[in-house]
Amino acid sequence: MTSNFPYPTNLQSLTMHLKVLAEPKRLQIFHLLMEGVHCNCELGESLQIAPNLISHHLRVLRDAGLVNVENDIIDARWVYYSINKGTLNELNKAFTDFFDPNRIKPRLPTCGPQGNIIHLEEIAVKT
Amino acid sequence: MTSNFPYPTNLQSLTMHLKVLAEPKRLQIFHLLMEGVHCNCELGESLQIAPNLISHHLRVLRDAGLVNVENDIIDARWVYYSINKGTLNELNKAFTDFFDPNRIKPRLPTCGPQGNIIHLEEIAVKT
DNA sequence: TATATACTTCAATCATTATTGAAGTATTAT
DNA sequence: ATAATACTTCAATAATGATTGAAGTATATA
Repeated sequence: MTSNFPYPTNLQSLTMHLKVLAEPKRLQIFHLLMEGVHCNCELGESLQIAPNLISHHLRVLRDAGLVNVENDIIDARWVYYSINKGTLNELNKAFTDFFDPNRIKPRLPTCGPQGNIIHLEEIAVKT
Repeated sequence: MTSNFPYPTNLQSLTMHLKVLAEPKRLQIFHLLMEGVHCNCELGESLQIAPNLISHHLRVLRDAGLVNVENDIIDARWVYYSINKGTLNELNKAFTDFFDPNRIKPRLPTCGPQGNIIHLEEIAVKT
C-alpha cells in the first residue's frame, strides 16, 4: 500500500504503534511503567505472568520505540524499563490529529441514486 | 484478568478499540470515512480492495461501535457508512487520559540493589 | 572457579485474525 | 416473474502473533 494519503499523519507509524499497544498485557505493562514500575520481576509479579513473557512484550515495546532500558550501575543484572517520553508525545500528536472529530467532512456520496442527501447523519442538523 | 486497575480509563474498552483500529486497511477505511466517503463501492475503489473485504472490515468497525450504517431511502440497496461521533469522542478521551505524559510517576524501583537511584531517566533533570 | 541471579533468546505450539471465493440476501429494474 | 445490483455472510485457508519451556547470556557472589 503506497502513501496515497493527502493527510499529514504518518499512517504506517500510527498503525504500528496502535498494533503494539492493542494487546491487553502490553497495555497493562505500559500502564505500570507510567505508574513508575521499573523492572521485569516487579512487572511479572504485578501482572502474574512469567518473566520471559514480560521480556518478550518489553522487547516489542522497545522495538516500537515506546520504552527505554537501562542496566543498574551497581549490579548490571538488574534491568530497568521506562516510558520513552519523546515517542509518547509523537504518538499523542499523531493520534489526536488523526482522530480529531473536526476532521469529519460532511461530503455527499458520489455514488448511489442520490436519494440519500437529506438523510445522512452528518448533514442532519444535530440537536 | 480481573480489574485490578486503580486507573479511571476502561482498559478493556480501550484495548478493544485500539485492536480494531490497529489494522492498516481498517485505519484507511476510517480515514476515508472521516474524509466524507460513504459507501462500500467508493471505499473499495479508493483502496483497491474487494467489496466483501471492505464489508468485513466495516462489520468489525460497526461491532466496535465506531461506525454507523444507513440504507438509501430511495434505493435501499445502497448502504452508507459514517463515523460514530459519540464513540470517537469517548475514544479520544480514553486515549488522552491514558497516554497523558503527566501521568508518568518518578517512583523509585522497589527491587534491585538500589544503585540505580540517581541514574533513572525519570529522576534525571531534563534540559 | 563454581554457583546463583536476573533476564533474554530461541524454537515449537497454540490461538487469533485476515483474506479469499462462493453462496446468500435484499432490493430494484425490466 | 426474471435478471441485475449492491452488498453481506459463510466456510476454508493463509498469515500473524501470543505463549510456553528450554537453553543461553551476562553479571555477581561464595
